[in-house]
Amino acid sequence: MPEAPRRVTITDVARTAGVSLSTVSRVMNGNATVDPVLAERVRGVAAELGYSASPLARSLVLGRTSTVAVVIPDLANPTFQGILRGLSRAAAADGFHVLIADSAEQVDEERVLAVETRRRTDGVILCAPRMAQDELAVLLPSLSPVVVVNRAPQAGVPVVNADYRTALRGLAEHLYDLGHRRIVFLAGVARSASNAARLAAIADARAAHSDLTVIELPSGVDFNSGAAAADAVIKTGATAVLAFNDLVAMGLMSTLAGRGVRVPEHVSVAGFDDIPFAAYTSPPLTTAAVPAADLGAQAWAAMHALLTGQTPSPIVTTNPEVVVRGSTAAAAS
Amino acid sequence: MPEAPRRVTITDVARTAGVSLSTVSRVMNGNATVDPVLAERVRGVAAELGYSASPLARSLVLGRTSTVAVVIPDLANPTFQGILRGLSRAAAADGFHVLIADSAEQVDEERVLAVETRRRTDGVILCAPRMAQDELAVLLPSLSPVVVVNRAPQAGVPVVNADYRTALRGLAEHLYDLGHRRIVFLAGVARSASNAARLAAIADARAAHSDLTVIELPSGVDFNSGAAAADAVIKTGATAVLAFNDLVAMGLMSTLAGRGVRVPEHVSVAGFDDIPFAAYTSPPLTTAAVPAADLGAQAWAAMHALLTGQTPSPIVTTNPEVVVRGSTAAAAS
DNA sequence: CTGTTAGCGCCTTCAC
DNA sequence: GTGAAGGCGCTAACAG
Repeated sequence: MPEAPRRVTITDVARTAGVSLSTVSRVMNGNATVDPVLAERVRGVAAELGYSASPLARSLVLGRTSTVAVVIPDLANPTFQGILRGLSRAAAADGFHVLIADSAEQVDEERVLAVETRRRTDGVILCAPRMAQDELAVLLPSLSPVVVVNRAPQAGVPVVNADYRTALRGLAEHLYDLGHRRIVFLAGVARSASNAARLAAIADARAAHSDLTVIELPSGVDFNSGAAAADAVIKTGATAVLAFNDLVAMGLMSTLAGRGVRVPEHVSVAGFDDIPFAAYTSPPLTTAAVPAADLGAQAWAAMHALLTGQTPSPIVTTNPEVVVRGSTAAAAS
Repeated sequence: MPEAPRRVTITDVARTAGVSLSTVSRVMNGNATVDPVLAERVRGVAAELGYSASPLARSLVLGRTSTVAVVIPDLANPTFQGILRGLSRAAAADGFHVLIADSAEQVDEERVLAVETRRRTDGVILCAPRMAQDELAVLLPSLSPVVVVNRAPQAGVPVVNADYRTALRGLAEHLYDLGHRRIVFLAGVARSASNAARLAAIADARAAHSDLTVIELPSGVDFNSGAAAADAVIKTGATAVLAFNDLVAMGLMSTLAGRGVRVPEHVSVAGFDDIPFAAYTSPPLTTAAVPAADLGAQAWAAMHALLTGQTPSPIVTTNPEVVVRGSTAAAAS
């Protein structure tokens, strides 16, 4: 290992500038009134020595790290990637750093990660769609300040989410308007919050249209789940499919193509999320656009408010818009 | 703000256990030999009080944070997402945390971010494909320990990269074998390291086949760049295209479709990277598979070696494999 | 084996 | 306006 040249410390600056530590500290923080001449000299020495205060030491004494943690279930999921990106950039704009924790879909790991990363940061933004509500409720207080993403409102904790229920309802309506009366819903993970919202939307659609049949098929949240569901979908004889998300829709379309089933001629397919690639599938995917990066930015805004003693709105909900593309068309008569 | 219940400190544990700070410290770190009975008592009290040492204080005194920084140019780029994911999981497996810094393609920002995040971590993994080599050379020493991703070998700094040159050469060969003699290369960002490697591959191909014409067209690294290049591509009359990466290829194919140009019947298109969606375009994209997550894991391995006083190999190069899918076919005669 | 004493690098009352 | 001293929470010699 190359000899590490010991970091220049505040003591070095003080000594070579011929002043006390306190003075240097004051100058560096623009704090109290310091003699302008002296201040300038100190600044000069600091610059010359390439000094800047140790974030670690500052964090310890100030009790804040200028860092927040983001806990997400899967870095491979485009939606969480978007959230992370929006969050990261917004936080950076406010001079904050982001510690990232990927639970790799291990629900029980989420709790540990959240608690542990919280200790090295000033707060945590939690994306834990699969965690049970009661478990979440006991976890949150120990994480404060904390912001929750894509869950139902929580007592005393800001929530940033998208209205999956209304959006999926919109998608269902879109299919209904196209004449589809027999639709498959490819469900995601049973216990997840966003799946519950979607099921509510399905219920809404059924209630609104007595001539509409919606068949729920268990699936998942990724390509493979969609691909695996293809045969079951075909067997239902449905003319349209509401996939849990774009990934599932893409997997489904892929296998459908292999089976000689054409989209949208034989069956219409709608995704959800409008991930960056949804516009580039063939046919381009009809979906509901969840502004993931915006969600991330909003989550940061809430956290920033919490961190600066302000009161963020307890819940920020964005409304995903239905984006009609080529994968949905009028039902064959 | 709810009253924050002051964190329980080592002093609390020591007091209620009736021992000294050092003893508690020793027990918590499994350090020296402590009387088993005493140790058990301390552990009991610690558990009861929910104590765990402050990472901040430990970091300050130990001089290490168990955290590394990852600097990447764009969190929206699937390749960097893959690298980050692989890195993050590998680091987590070794008990390390990851601080993430997205320079949002601002090359001058990269230097600042790297230096700043380095100060709060034990080392940085740098993905800076666009940074000038001389600038990189002066930056790296101040970052040590540091690992560089996807750049040419650096003096004294471990590099983890993919062999773009050989892989692109393989793609070119694939097209040549299919009978293509007039090929367009859609170049990326001029000053980028990976673009230079690709140009070398193009030169190799030309040298190997005197009857091969490769036309370089300036493009970019994303969808839009590919889409924007479509007309220029058509104008060349080439029968095949080597896109800078999958994103460019997808953008190109999208616009080509709009122009009534069919892939691969009229023109073959090859991408690069094999991002998760490459297999799901229509037609599925022929490309070279860069194992991004593996690169990330390798980068972590190198960093981990550095951090534990070992000597990582100065350069780890992986060889992207050519993946032939539906977007390339025999040249029309 | 255990307690006491120094710091890690910095900020902040408190006196001058 | 400036310096001296205490402490953030913890670990690592150093004595006993």
